[in-house]
Amino acid sequence: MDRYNVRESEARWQGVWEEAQSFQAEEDPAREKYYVLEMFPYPSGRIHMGHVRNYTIGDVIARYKRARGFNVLHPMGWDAFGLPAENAAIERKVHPRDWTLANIDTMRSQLKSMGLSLDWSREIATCLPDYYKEQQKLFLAFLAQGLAYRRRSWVNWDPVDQTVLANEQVIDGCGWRSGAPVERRQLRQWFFRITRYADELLSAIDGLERWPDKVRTMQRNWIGRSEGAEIRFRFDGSEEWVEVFSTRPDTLFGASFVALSPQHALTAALAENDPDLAKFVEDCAHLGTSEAAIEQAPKLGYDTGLKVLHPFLPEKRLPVYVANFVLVDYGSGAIFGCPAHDQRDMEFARKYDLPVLPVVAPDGQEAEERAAWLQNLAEAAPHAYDGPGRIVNSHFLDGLPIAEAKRQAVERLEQLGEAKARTQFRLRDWGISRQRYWGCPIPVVHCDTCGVVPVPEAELPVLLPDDIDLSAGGNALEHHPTWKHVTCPECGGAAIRDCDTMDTFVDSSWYFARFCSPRASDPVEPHAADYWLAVDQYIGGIEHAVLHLLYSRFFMRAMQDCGLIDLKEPFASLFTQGMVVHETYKDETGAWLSPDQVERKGETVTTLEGQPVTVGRIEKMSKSKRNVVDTDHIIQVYGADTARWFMLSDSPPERDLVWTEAGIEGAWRFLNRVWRLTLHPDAPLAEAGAPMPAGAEEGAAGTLLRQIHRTIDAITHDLERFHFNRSVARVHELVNAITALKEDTPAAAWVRRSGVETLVRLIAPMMPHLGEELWQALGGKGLLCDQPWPEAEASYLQDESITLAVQMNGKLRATIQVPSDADKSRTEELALADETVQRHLEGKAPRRVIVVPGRVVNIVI
RNA sequence: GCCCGUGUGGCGGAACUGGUAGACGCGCGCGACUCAAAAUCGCGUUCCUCCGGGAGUGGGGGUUCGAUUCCCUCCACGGGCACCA
Repeated sequence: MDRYNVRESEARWQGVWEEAQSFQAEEDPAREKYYVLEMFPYPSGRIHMGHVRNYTIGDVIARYKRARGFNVLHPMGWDAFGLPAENAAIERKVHPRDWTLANIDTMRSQLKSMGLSLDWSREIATCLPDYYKEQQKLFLAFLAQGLAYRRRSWVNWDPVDQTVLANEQVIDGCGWRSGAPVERRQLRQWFFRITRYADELLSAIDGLERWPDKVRTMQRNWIGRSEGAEIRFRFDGSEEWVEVFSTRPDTLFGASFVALSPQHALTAALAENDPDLAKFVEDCAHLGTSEAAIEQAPKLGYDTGLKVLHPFLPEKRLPVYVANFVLVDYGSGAIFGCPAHDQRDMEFARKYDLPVLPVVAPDGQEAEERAAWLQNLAEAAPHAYDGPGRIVNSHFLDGLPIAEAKRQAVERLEQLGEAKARTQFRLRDWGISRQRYWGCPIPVVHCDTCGVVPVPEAELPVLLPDDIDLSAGGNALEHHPTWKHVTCPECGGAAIRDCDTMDTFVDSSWYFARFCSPRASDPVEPHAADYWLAVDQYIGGIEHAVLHLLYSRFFMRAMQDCGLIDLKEPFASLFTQGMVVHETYKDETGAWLSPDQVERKGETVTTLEGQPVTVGRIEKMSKSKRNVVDTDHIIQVYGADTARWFMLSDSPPERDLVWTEAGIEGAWRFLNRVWRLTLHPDAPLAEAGAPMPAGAEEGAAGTLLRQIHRTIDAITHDLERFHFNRSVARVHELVNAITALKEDTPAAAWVRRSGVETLVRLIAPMMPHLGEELWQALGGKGLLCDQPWPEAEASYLQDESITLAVQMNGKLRATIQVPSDADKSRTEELALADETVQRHLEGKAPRRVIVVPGRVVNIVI
């Protein structure tokens, strides 16, 4: 018997789709649109299994929605700027652009071999001037709106690589590439004013109903809104003061010190005349910023000798420290310390022997008990109390619950002119300057006379120079002999280009909008954006839960305020898929082995030479653990449809998927089974288009006919909810049922044909090549990818009789057949008539009978 | 420490708003076909059982006629955040 020739068939249908331009999207206001997008890849070199999973999921949705009649936009592009290209350039002595474009070529052909229903005519790459030119326009628009600005700020500085690092690039306090301890430095940097939208970005999360709760929670935490007050502490004998932010103004009477950040402006001023303080600040700058470093770092302080007045207690003086645990860029960079009710302040106070003054006590204590509790907290307890309770030792606040005390304390301070209520966010403005070559140039020049001058739009794009020496380290654009020297667009004098490039997260913050009009001579064309946006379904990894997804939400708002787009939320629905993971293997020496170096026979795993192998944990596929399965190899051997089918089977898409050889083999066997069932069935199929013969609705044929329609109904339901693994199970069931009907009657042949035709249409989004192959063989008209989704006929969705469970005291005792339209009393009658039920009743009457029609009967005895 | 998930056979997982737990697949076992193997097909496969049944969805408790599903509590694993005042 001949077999399905996967490679020949898949290549052929990919050619047919391309020839017919089947997936090119056209704006058509008469049709309802559907924009499906998977997070575009970084062109690292080759497609990996994570991509295969991501794009398979997206393609199922795209093809399904197409069949449902939507005008689908499903584009693809490349997130093509970034550090790896520079690293590769240094290691291999190639140009970052050449390396990147070669990778794109490789990966494009890999994606094409997957048979994805992509509109390749809209392909974009962020590293090409026609993309970054538009991004430079966006930057200038933001600049004009005050959404981009430059300021000195504290940054993570890698002293070896001589560049700023993003927080994500700092691992355990060290640069991720150089391994050198990161320093805190002040640099002049470009920022995007994301904090302008902090409140709006936070409150709009409530409206993102089709986003995973997890992502919504993470964004809420990241934005981190807290309400409190900015309070003035005046210096003793001076007109000066220091501003302090607190969310606990109710504990003001428990204050025993004020602490400034080592990077606070006042600290710097004091340090000028105090070498010891300067030394202390210097030491703090070298402390790690990693999680571990922070956890272990002791609280350190430096007593400035200065005193401030307590805002409520004129006679009280508080010492002013500089403390290493006070962050410069949160609140006002200074705090008041209330050791009794804040753990950090407690540690600090115990160390420097400062008073601990309890001002909150939990409810429900006896007087004596409370006195002892307060004394212990003041004198001995190592832990601060931050639980609920009532205010004590606090004059006019005494006896109030915390929330009320906060309100009254702020109110009183406001009357005194010593504070104002304030909402503080954790979210910071987005620093986008990178001292890197392979990124989008920032289109401004710096002129001694005119200051920062935007490059006129007519002169865009500011192109990256081709001739670049990356080997020197540091900022290559800075070191380029001529590139940065320009004349000022305003005064014509000598000026210097900004030599930083933009964070690559800028590139990915608006690419989905660019896909709507990828060749337009403006960033976006309003009619195209209005029609296609928002993205109806966005699909990608959870790792972008905050950064990329938050930046994109910011970008749409910023672009809207610049009059460039009419949209706030870019992604109406978000799906975050799990990773592809694989077993790990080690040989006797402890060296990692790749999957193709081991052989599995049942439970025993050996090397190909029969040497013992230790099977390790199942982990994310990574080069270092060598547990990577090559996508090209899989597609070569089994075909894209097999890989796609396996990706959709078993694991729900939001969970991790364990790649196994047995799993892909199983998918391969199933693919062939479907092919055989259609082209070489054991029992005959009716002719195409034959009318339904008598008897097709009765007996075994009728049962299959009803199952066919129930399957359509179930799979439709499942695909709408991303339950691909259940769809796969339903397809298996349908195939099993069609195979099982072996009767050689016209009725059976007709229903079998109906079953096979339906099967082919149902698998079309998941195994599109096999689908086309079988559709053609069955004599289907046109291309399967253009066929409408099958409709279940309501009249076939129900059997005449159903199997009902009969419980006695909640335990299953019997199942009975009842007509599907049986009412309660008829059902009860049938249940009580059952033999097993009668035996258990032992002649007695039931105490109660609960009948849930269509579900269950429970007899209580 | 705070927040959020997850926990079901040997394995991946299914079970709609509380209603037959284990669909479907993998693996395994037995059988058919074959000189043989592969491929394919059929049957079986939660555990215990005196074959009547009994137990069972991480542990314990609760609500209910009925709980994988709801509530409380504990345990384990995973993820996010974390000197954010």
